Amino acid sequence: MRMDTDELSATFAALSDPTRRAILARLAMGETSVSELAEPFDMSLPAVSKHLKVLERAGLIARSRKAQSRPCRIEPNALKEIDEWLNLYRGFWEQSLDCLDTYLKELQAAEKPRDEA
Amino acid sequence: MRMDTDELSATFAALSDPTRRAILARLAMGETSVSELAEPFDMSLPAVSKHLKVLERAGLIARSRKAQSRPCRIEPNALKEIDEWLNLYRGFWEQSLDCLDTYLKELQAAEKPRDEA
DNA sequence: AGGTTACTTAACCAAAGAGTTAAAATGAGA
DNA sequence: TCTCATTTTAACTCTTTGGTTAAGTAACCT
Repeated sequence: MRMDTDELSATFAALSDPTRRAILARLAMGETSVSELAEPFDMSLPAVSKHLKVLERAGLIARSRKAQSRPCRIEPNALKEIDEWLNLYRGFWEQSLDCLDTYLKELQAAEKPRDEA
Repeated sequence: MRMDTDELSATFAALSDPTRRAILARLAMGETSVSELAEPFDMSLPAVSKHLKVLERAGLIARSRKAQSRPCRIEPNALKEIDEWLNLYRGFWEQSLDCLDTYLKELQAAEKPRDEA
């Protein structure tokens, strides 16, 4: 009875697991193989393989082939979409509007130092 | 056998449901009651109540009391932590460094229009 | 071909998630 | 106090998820 999961939901769901976030963190340092990715974890290789499939279906990683190895790398688009989704809410924790606006204000302030009280 | 869910995992998990993201979107327009939040959805009130509990436990919303009503509002911290987590990966989709840097470059470009080919 | 390395798929299980209806709590008002 | 309005809790179902082990596939090596 569950809705066919949309893209954003799949991405958030993939990121909701600490093992998968750790895998992404490792991949941030560069492309690597499944067994290398699995090495730090206290779980079977098939378990890691499943995590990779989840990350792949969420668009967070991509895999190629190199001999027997299936090297994985980060695919930025999904993360970028999370970031863009967050734009709807930045106003709630950034006292002022956005980073460019803040910069513009700082710029104005810097241009008129005589206006300081 | 599942690990006791850490904060970030709970937040991502909460955001992985479209109903809950829709609730957040509604709350971005202002504090409101449970029944008002439930109104657009084709599901029972207890279902919405559960979603709100998930959002609350993830630190994404907070609730107060006003007569029988339990108005909800967005709690920015959890979203902010997602944004900070994303900082680890921004380099992957921002060709240049960060927004301020980009602005500085545009600024330099604007200051030297004579350099255009 | 046969063996080895590197993964993936299949079959299974326990636990968590998202929904339901029915019943309980909580607060306001007659 | 009795009743209404608002929301939560309880009990139940069904599906999904995250792990397991065992078997299968794929590419390379001799």
